Amino acid sequence: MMQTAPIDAVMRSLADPTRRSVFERIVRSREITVAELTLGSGVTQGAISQHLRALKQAGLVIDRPEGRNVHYRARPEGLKPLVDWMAQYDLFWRERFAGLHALLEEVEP
Amino acid sequence: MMQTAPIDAVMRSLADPTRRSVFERIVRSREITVAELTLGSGVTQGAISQHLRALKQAGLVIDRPEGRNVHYRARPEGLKPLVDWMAQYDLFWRERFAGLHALLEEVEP
DNA sequence: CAAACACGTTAGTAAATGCTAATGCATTAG
DNA sequence: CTAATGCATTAGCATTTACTAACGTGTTTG
Repeated sequence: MMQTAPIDAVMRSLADPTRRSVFERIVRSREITVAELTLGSGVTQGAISQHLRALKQAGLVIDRPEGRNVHYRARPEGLKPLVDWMAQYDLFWRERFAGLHALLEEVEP
Repeated sequence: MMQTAPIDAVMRSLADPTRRSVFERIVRSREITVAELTLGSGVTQGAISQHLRALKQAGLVIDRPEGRNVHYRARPEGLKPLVDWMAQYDLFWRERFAGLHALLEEVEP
């Protein structure tokens, strides 16, 4: 059943729509509290805390406790496993179709 | 619970280690049959077929029936939702840390 | 001090997921 | 034709998952 690699935690974390939405909101806000994240979401605060734990464990976010609030912010290096994974297959496709490579090029023409 | 977007199917498909391994083997082989995929995996042929259905539905692979065999090959455009998703956040991070952008640059110095 | 607040944690539940074993359906081999 | 092969599909099962409701802990307010 394969061992648990970093790419595993990242993929699994971002696979759930609700959790991915939480991550996206954290990225867009420079910093955001749990209460603020709960407001926009359709779920309870407890659920948000659980998603945050998963994201934190995957290395995608970090928290900064301040008084009785906890501010979360994104951790860009957290996406490195995903970038590396895609880059690995970029190699294969570049040789064959220049497919993914072309897609990556679109990011910055 | 958010509507089902293309990024959803892609992320969900690649989240499972076994299924991601199947996808990786399809990419590395230009074409590969279900029987060949079954051999390397630790699961039954039925399980492989189920994973292939998920990958196909996500647009990540296509099949080419030939006699009583079915050859699978990767579909590079299938990863576009993932590339787009990352590019979207590349924008934010480039402004703030130049983090993900730097990572993407590593792909082709 | 007590009450309110922000957040994490837990038990319990319904639903989704990945798997096996078995079956069915074409296609090829003998 | 009959047997065997390659693959998809299905039912059933065990596990995981995302959620709510409730509670616990630490911090601020009055």
